[in-house]
Amino acid sequence: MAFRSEILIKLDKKGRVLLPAAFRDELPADDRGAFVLYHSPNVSGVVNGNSRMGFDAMLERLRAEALGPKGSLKVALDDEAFDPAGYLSAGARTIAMEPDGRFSMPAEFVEALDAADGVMLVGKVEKFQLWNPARWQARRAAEREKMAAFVRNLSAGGDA
Amino acid sequence: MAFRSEILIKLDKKGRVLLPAAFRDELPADDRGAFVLYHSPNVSGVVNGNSRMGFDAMLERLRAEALGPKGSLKVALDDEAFDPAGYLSAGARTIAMEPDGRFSMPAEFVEALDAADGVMLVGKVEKFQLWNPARWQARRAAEREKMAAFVRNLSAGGDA
DNA sequence: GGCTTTCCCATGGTATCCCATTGTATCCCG
DNA sequence: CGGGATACAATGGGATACCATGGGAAAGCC
Repeated sequence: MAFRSEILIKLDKKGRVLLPAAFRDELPADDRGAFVLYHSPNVSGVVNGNSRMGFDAMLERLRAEALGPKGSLKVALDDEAFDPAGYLSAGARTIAMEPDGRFSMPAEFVEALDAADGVMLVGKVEKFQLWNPARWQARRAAEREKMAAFVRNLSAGGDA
Repeated sequence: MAFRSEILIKLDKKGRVLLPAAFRDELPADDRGAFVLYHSPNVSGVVNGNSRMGFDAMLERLRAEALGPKGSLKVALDDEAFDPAGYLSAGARTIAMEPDGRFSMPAEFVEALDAADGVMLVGKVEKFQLWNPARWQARRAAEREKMAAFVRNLSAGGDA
């Protein structure tokens, strides 16, 4: 399971978006009918996506790291303490797909993306992202610079 | 079973509230007609909700972890000792829904929330919360800061 | 008898189902 | 290896079902 490639998909006037076949194929075989969309925790205008399984696994690791082994009872009771898994959950929605792979995008995500008639789907290994196409172009250009610098650094400190 | 998303629901002049379909779908298949509401143990103005199954499971863990293996007998007999599960139960009510998913919200919870004409339902993974919409906005803004800080910390202390 | 609670029906909006179209990739066959 | 035949991916659109909500009427409850 590894999401790859960037694909531009239409957002039709009914608010529907197609999850490309390349991404559908990465969903668990026993749960192909639905997945999860959630707001990025620290970048506005970006929506993340994952299988239900992948999202739930992330929440679990998150709680383990944030609270330790005895955290589960505390989290169930303590409504005052900050719970990062609960925060992500509140910004997440389970999305059911039609048999042909399309889903209707909730208005909150359309607004967050400021998407007019298209959405850029970007594979990020264990999750994927939805971007406003124009914003993604800018981001990708910036990342190309960083990647080049990263590779330069590698060769400097490489397995000398 | 994992409650997600935040949904604003009307509180009509008859005191009725709709449990959204997204939340109804997370209730156990064999117990879709009712659920539990209970006051937050440590944040006033917040009401928690869960399936009967989920609430009971929490009480059980609470007694097991807070009182040890002999806890249940002690709790049954000792009316002097403090019993957190008993405390939560006293502040809880089983709520029956109409077939269309609506229920009439008990006055005690309406007062606790200070809800006028709307209630914010927030998914918190294994339970959900009811908030006064305005108070939830404030809380969410505060949590966004904490989440960003949490993510920053992760990258700093990465799994070295 | 007033008051609240439950049941039922009505409605607007959205999402879902189903069918159709186009283009591309794959396959088969000689 | 060409040339069509076939399958599937991506998109459009009409019809239908369901969600969220309002409100009337019946059924309790002091």
